[in-house]
Amino acid sequence: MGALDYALLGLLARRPLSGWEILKRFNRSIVFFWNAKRTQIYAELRRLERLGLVSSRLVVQGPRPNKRHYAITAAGRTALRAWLDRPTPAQPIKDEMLLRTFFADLLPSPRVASYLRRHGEEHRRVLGEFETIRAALEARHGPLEATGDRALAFGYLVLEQGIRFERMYAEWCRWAAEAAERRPARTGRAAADVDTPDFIMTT
Amino acid sequence: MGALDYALLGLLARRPLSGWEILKRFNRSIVFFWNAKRTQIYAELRRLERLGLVSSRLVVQGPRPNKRHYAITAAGRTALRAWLDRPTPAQPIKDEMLLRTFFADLLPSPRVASYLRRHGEEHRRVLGEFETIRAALEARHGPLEATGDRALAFGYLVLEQGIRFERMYAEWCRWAAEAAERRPARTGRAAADVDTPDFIMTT
DNA sequence: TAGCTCATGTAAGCGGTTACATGATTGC
DNA sequence: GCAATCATGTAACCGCTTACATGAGCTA
Repeated sequence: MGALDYALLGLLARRPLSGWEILKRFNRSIVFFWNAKRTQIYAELRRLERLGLVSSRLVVQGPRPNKRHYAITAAGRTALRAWLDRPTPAQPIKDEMLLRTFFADLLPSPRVASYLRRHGEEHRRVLGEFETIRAALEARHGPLEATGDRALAFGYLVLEQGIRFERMYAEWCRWAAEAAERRPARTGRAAADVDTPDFIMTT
Repeated sequence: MGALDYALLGLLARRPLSGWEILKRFNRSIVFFWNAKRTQIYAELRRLERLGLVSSRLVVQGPRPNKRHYAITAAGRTALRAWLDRPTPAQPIKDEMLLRTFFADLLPSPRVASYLRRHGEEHRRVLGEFETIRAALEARHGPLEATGDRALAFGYLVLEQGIRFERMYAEWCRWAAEAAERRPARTGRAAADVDTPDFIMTT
């Protein structure tokens, strides 16, 4: 059972939904912190039904395409609670930007600085979007720190993490680009003479 | 060609290495920002050889196990440079902690606060490790901002990102735990009455 | 004698992406 | 007329993890 399964159970714990509705809701919040594609979501729903964690019934609706209505079962609720109550295992990081930067000595410094800046702009753009969303939520529901809606309150915590993450990343990009610019374009040393930096201190 | 392939090419661009040596170096720096397992690394090395991006020769060494020495080819260098020069695609986020927090309204608030605190401690622990590494690097190589070693300079940029990330995450955990604590243990409303928060503003 | 280092592999399977496929209704 | 919405699926493939397999030499 991957995390996506619990995301789907979580949505269905709030109310029964069709696959299509799940997809829509997923893409309006969860996808920002847990990415998944349509085909996988449909496949997982069927798997969850095989496992008895959700039930479904087919809704025939005349001319429009049939849809499948899903609801969480008692077993599904139990599984979801158990997952929520388990400690989250530390997640290994995969960040392609950092990988590139790590090997950036193979590229001239101005190039590195420029892609760091471009990447930083992208993070600032997303940051702006998140801040717009927060403002819109506050306009609609009042101060988020004091909302009585528990689901919204936790949604706000998650949104705030996104904001902090994007801000941190954008600031790092700017700082790193400046550092790359201050550096001579290329030393005389060949790349082959340079050793891979070692982050583990054996002493 | 996934990002791991370029990580391996990057290591081999510095100097020829055996699979085992690659593994050691990988786990001393790259693994902190690009996770991969031993078996995958060995498999990718063989694949890179099939693609002509690296070459290998078997080194028989008497009683000890044979090893395979890898070196990057001209084609490999070209591929690596091309990758470094391409813009990094925005990477979709997958953060299980945020997923749990998003659905935390299904759990009593004190439980949520306590797991946020535990998670925060973990991030503070990693933060401490990273800061120790930075201190040790400075002790060994002098001020990192001014080092003449280009590879080390970029390694430092990446390490600094790790430090900022962990600090940001730890601070968010503390803030979120406090927010969860300020909240009543449970409203009378059933979970089914609560709607999923929506981060997309259609207006 | 137990566990670590060196040193490499195979094979099953899962999680996830991409491309292909269908087709009516609604709004610009 | 064209795109978007509604609504679901199949199939090939890839990236990655896990378990299994081997075996010598060294050190606490």
